[in-house]
Parts: sequence; structure tokens; C-alpha cells
Amino acid sequence: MFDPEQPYHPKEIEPKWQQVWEEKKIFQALEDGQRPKFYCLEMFPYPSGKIHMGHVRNYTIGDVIARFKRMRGFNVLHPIGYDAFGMPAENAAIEHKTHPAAWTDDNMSTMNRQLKRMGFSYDWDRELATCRPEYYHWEQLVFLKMFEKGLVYKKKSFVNWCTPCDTVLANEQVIDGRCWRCDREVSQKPLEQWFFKITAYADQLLADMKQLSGWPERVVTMQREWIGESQGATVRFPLEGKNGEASDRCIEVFTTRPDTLYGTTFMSLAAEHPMAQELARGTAQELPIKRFAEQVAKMDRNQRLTDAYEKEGVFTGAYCLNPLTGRRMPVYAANFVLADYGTGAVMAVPAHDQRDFEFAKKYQIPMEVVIQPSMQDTLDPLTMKEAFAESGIMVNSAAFNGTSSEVAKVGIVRLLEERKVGQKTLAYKLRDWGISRQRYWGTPIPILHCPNCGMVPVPEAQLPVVLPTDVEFTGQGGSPLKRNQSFLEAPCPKCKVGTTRRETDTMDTFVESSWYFLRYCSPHYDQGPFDPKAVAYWMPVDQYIGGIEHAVLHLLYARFFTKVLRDLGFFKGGDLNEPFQNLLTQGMVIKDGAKMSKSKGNVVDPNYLIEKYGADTARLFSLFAAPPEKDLDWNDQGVEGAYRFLGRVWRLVRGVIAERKRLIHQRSPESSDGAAWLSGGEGLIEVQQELDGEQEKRDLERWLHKTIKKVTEDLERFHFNTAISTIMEYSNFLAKIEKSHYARESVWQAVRALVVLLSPFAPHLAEELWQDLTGTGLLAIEPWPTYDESALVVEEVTLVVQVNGVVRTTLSVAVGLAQSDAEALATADARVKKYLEQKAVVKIIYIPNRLLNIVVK
RNA sequence: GCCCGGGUGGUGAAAUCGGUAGACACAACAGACUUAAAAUCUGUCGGACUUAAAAAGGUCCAUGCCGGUUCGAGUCCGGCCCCGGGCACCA
Repeated sequence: MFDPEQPYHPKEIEPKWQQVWEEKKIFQALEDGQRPKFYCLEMFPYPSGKIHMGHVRNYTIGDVIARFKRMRGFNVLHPIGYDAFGMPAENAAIEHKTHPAAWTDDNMSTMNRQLKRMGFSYDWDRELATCRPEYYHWEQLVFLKMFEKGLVYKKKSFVNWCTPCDTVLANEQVIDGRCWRCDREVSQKPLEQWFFKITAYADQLLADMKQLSGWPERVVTMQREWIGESQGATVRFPLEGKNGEASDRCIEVFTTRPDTLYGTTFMSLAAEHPMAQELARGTAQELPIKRFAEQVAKMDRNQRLTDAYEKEGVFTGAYCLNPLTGRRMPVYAANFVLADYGTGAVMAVPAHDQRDFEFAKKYQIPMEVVIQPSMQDTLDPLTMKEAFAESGIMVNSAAFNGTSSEVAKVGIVRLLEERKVGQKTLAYKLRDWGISRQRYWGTPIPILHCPNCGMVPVPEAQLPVVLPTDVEFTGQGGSPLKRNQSFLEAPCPKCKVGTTRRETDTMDTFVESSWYFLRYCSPHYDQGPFDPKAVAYWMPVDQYIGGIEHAVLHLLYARFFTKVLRDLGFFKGGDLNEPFQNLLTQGMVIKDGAKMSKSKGNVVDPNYLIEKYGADTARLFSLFAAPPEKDLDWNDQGVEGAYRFLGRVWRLVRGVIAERKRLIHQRSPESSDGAAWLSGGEGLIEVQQELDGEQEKRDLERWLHKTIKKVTEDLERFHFNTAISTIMEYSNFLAKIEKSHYARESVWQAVRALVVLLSPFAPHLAEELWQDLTGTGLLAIEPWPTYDESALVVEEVTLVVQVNGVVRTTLSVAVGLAQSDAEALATADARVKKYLEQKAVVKIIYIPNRLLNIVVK
């Protein structure tokens, strides 16, 4: 029974509609050629325990987009799942004597409950968790395919190592050089590590950013900087042989300044460069070089990357020759040369590079000026206070003297190529992606180590390599996989006789998140990571929504992985290059000027919010308080305001329903109880139409169409806050309508539109009111209203009248008023007139229906 | 140091193309309803000055600061200050 006095109780209506949506599976996505598809995706959560405000905001944005697109006629795919592998689960297992799987499962079911309670329109049949063998099975398969193609390799590399915790730490887990858990200093330890060869895709990752027009510019910029392409040349400097001649061995360098080649006076190698030790071998420099390499290796990596420490080096005892001039140059090992950038060796030009300048000063190495700022302005190596690193005019450079250094750059590279001592080269800052983790709770790397055959991939038929469950978590002695005999030992699939030792490293969890969006397309497919047909239908993701913190990491990895899968043929001829067509990066949720965190004690728990106000209020406020890409300042009073607004809509709509009901009861008392009254019947509509005054009806229609237009346009460009304020204005307008007019047909239509427009934001309230209004159908799958331009036409507009650009009055005038009439009206106005006295009119600017500006002197 | 964002009332914000700055909210204040409170509803709400018995006006200032373009600038251009983010020994 409809009770007009019933107050707004979200706790009662919200779970009811959540259940209806779920039972009727209306958010289930099926491939359908009739409607255009729309893949709406939010970054899936790590199952840390319960959802936080950042999730609420992220998923509300995604849900409003999904609901809006669905009502606009798109076939929407809107999935959710869990990024379920990772260290917190393992740490919890160690602390609380549970199993990471149990801990993770618990958290996922809690979070599932919370997400459902928020009313998000997910296709729950597609839910996935990356820790399940049916997911990571396919990740292992891709790993093997990459291994075959040489896109995975193993090498020794330095990692952050915490001795008390006996484990590797990710960079972000090292805070000021100390372990986040035990606060001890983190050291650098060389370890055999697995790498994905992302550098092989550096050029494509850079070039294809042209296709990312739907991404925020700053994310593209961050990725471009991260990849860090430099144009330059490689040059080979022959080593000096026994009798001062050039030997057939050489040191290869990368330089972005081939124009300074004639000014090279020494050579710098990274301390770790294999040649450094080799050149010093058997000389007096052998020991100093060895000590120096050890000292550099010990240096904290963070310090090495951030501090401008003093440039130091040790002479290797060897000399090399400038390939163009034959000049004899000492070869040093230097602490500022990076082993893994370029070739790990640098041609040193002290006059034109600040680092080389400082180094040369310290070790009294000669300087050679080869570029002058201008013809007049010349440099003297003896008086220079710093290197001259800009472009200028070439000197002391043989045939290039007198030309500009920019021109010489090209000429010198050509000369190097002619003489076969160098060539044009691109260098990248991007490093290969180290994916090894010495942890249990991750995807096992499907490799066996055989004493006879060496590294042997696990045969595809034996996949998945399942994580053993009979494992004890002590936190001591490294990964528990290393102590698990049944996991560790396996017969060699190649020689059949050797007992192999299974790889105990697991994969970085960023690998799982690099392809989950593809798995969503066919989450139950058991012939491979995904069904190519499903991927061809749904991909690319039309709208991706997540935090800016993944600007480089996840978003770069996912782009890389997509390209790898393409090249491995997984898309079966599809041409998917880029996974995410459009990207929206939402801001943080902050309170009292700081990001919400337990330590700051400023956390707002979504559960509390839902309990007190309901999901619709939580959704509405998180969209109303700020535009999505900005930080959102949480304000409890603002939440109250959102709740009050929903209460006003509730009372308004139900007031109108009650009035309509009363009217019908008057006309035919017997039909008012059942659903029959809703349709009203011809007679009723006639009566209602009679009640409508022509002018009022037009005003109402104009408001209606204006509101539909604005809300639609704002939703298209993700201006949720202004879309909501438009609905508020519309609702404020409707609330002013006299109660005696409630029964009119135009009011009835206006109120229905209010409910529809509000539905993406507050779907439960809207669904409940929709049922009261129509008695049938689900609003969630109703079509979005359209607006009629002709209904927007007005007869009168406000004309702003300015004198010399200052507003003096506004006039209400007929649309399309002629300039002469506008001038006449304006100059007749007393407020305008007084500014025209004693003045000559110089110019009049008239913009019809908007503004009249009289310029006087 | 370099590269991006951003700076608008007491607060969150709006102003889509250069055309009435502050929509919509929050807070505050006043009032109505009530025995009272809550809830709800109504009104006021950038600043200074000013006219007036009051209702209601008027003038000037105001979008970080200084300048420019323009009939007209929150919006465009130049310089500067502050805040946030990214990069930073990458040869």
C-alpha cells in the first residue's frame, strides 16, 4: 500500500532493489550485435579488508557512467574482481597464524558485500580473483610464450634487501632507506632476477601514445618522461695497444652530443662495467679499481639516485684513442656513470658537460673547448667556472670549425658512419621490468632447474603450477616455497632422469593487473587466457577510471602486456594495440587537509555512512562535492546536505503521487487501490490536460527540456557535480509548484523526468519512486530521456546593457529584437541615460539576445 | 633546476565560445511551526561607501600580484609570487 506519509528510509529500500537487480540479472553483459558496446572499467581493488572512501569515489564514478550509458542504449560491460595476490596477505598470515588464501577469501567476501550494498551495477557473473589457479594458469602460459620468444630472461640484479625480514622489498616499501615493517636499514643485494623485456617495446610504447587522445595529458607526459627517449649516437673508441697503436678492441659510448666529440679528453666507465676490472688486471690499478667497484656497489641506491654526491673515480691504467683525432685519453671508472643506461660508458667532454667538468677539475685532466657561445664570445678553459653545455659555434673541430653545433651534430654522426666507428642511436631511460618476488603469495614462475639440462620450462600441459597449500608461515628463512619438498622437486620433462628444482620466485602482482581487463571479456574461458572473439567484441576498454598513482606503473605495464599478447598471436588476427581508449584519473579523498589514513585518524568508514544515510547519499555526495579529477575534501555536513536533498525529492514526488491518487479516487472510488490507477485512463489525462494553463505548461516544459539537455551534456563530459546541481535547481523549481496543480499531466511528466535524471546517481531512491510512479518495469533499464530543442525556445530574454563595458541595467526584451529597438529601449532607461549625458556615442556593440554595449567619450 | 596542474566569498565549488563573477550546496544569522528540541519550511548572506521614514536603491572595489590586448578579461598575452604534482648525475 502506498502511504504518502512514509518517510525516506534508505535502509529499507536499498537492499530491496539490490536484490531485484541481482535476481533479474539486468546488469549481465551479453554480446549483442544490435547495440553499440561500451566497456566501462574501474581499477580493481586489492582485497585489503574492507572498502575505503577512495573505492567509493572511484566505483561511484564508474557506476554513474555505466548506468548512464546503459540507459543511452549501449550494451555495457561493467565488471569487478580482485587483485588478490600480494604481500599484505602473507604478512597477515605470519602475524595471525592464518593462510593467505583464507585471509584473502574473507576479505573478498566482506568487500563483495560492501560493493553490493553500494548498489553498483556490476555483472557479478564475471567476478574474478587473480589468486585462483584458473586465472594464473593463463598468466603462466603467457610467461612461457614470452620465454620462448626471448621476452623473459634471468639476470643478476641489485634489489632492496631487508635482512631481519629476510626478504626483498619493493621500492615503495623502502621509506627513507629503511624497511617499512621493522625500520631497519635496507641494503642492496645482488640476486638472480626474472625480467620482462619491456625495453624492446620502448619505441612502440612511445609512438602509440599518439593513439591515447582520450588520456589526460599529464599521464601521457609522465609515461613519456619515464620512457625517456634520447636521440644521439654510439661511438667506438679503440683501446690503445701495446705500442701506442689502436688495438682491435674498443669502448663503446652513447652520447647525445656528438658535436662535442673533438673535445673529449678522457673516458668514464661505470664502476660495474666489465671492462673496468679487465683493463686494470695485472696493473698497479687492479686493487684500487676493485675497491672502488665495491664501494660504489655498497652505496644506497636511493642516495645514488637522488643526492648530488661528489664525483669520484679511479684511473684504470688504460688509454683509448679518439676515433676522429687519435688523441690519447685516460680511461677512468667513475661513480656517476650508470651501468644500465646507454652502454655504461661515457666520452668525457669537461668543457661542455658539468659532470665531466667537475671530475676533470678534481683530477686535473685537461680541457678542450670545441664550442664557443658566439663568434665574439670565446671561452678559455683556464678561467671557466662551469661547463658550457649549450649550442654555439664549432672550434678546434677540424672541418667543422665555424659551423653551428646543431649542424655539426648531424655532420659528425655522418662522418662516424662513413668511417664505421659509430652510428645514430636512440637511448631510453626505461629499464626492463623486474618481476621476481621472493614471496609465497603470487603466481609461481613455471620454470624448472635441471642439473643436466639447466633451465627447463614447465610443459604447457602441466600448467597450472599450483601454489601448495600445506605451507607454514613463520616469517623466517625466506619464501616458504623453498622448504616445500613436494613443490620443489619434479622430474625433468626434458631428460627424464634429472630431479629438477622448481623456481621458487613468484611474479610481481603487477603482472596480474596487466591483463585482467582481457579476462573479464570471457572470465570462464578454459582454452586460454581469453576467448579472442569476446575480446574482439568488447575491447578496447571505452572508459577506464582509477587513481593517478598508477600513471606510470600499472598503465604502462598493461600497455606493454597488450602489445606482447598481440605479437604472440593471442588476439587471433585482431589488431588491439592499446587497451584503454579513454582514461579518467580521479583525485584523492582527503579530510582535514590530509589523505585519509589510520595514523592520522581522519578515516571515514563507508560502512558507517551507509548505515546512517544509505548508499544513495554516499554516492551523491562523493560526486557532488568536487569534480572527479580534483581532490575531494570530505565534509560531514556536506553529506547531511546530500541526504536532505534526497529527502526533499522523496517527499515532493510522493506528494504528487498522493494528489493524483486522490483525484482518481474522487472520479472512480473503486479503482484507486490497485495498480490500475497509475495508468489513469483517457478520461483522467483529459481532465489533467484541462487543468493545465498554457503559459505554465510551457514554463514547465522549458524547464524540463533545459534540464534534460544540461544533465545529459554534463554526464557526457563527466561534470557530475554540475549535473547534480542542475537536478537540484530543477527540483527546487518543481517544489515551488502549487500543491493544487499537482494533479496536472505536465507536472506528472516533469516529476517522472526528475526521477529518471536522478537515477544514475541515486539508483535505489529513483527505482523506488519509479515503481510508485509507474508500477511496472525497472528504471535501471529505461531509456534515457531526450530533449526537444523547440521546447527550449523562449519569447523573452534578458539583455545586458553596458556603458563602456560596465553593466548599467538589464532589460527583459523579445527574442531577436532589432538593434535599433534595443538602442531605443536602452537609451530611454534612466540608469543608462545618466551616463550618456554630455557624452558622444562612439560605438555600439550589439549581440542579439545577450548584450548591448554603448561606448561613449 | 626543468615540465605540468592550480590560486575565485567563511567553506566545497560554478561560469562549455572573451559578454550580468559567485549557479548549486555547506556553514552562519534571523524568522515560522513546536510546551521545548529535532526534523521541516521561509528569508538574509563578497567588501567598502552612500541615499532613505521604510520598502527599495545607488556608487566604487573585488577571481594570487603587476602590466598588456579588447567596446568588454576569472577566461587571451607578457612578467612575477605562492601551493600541489611529476622528473632530476640518463651522458
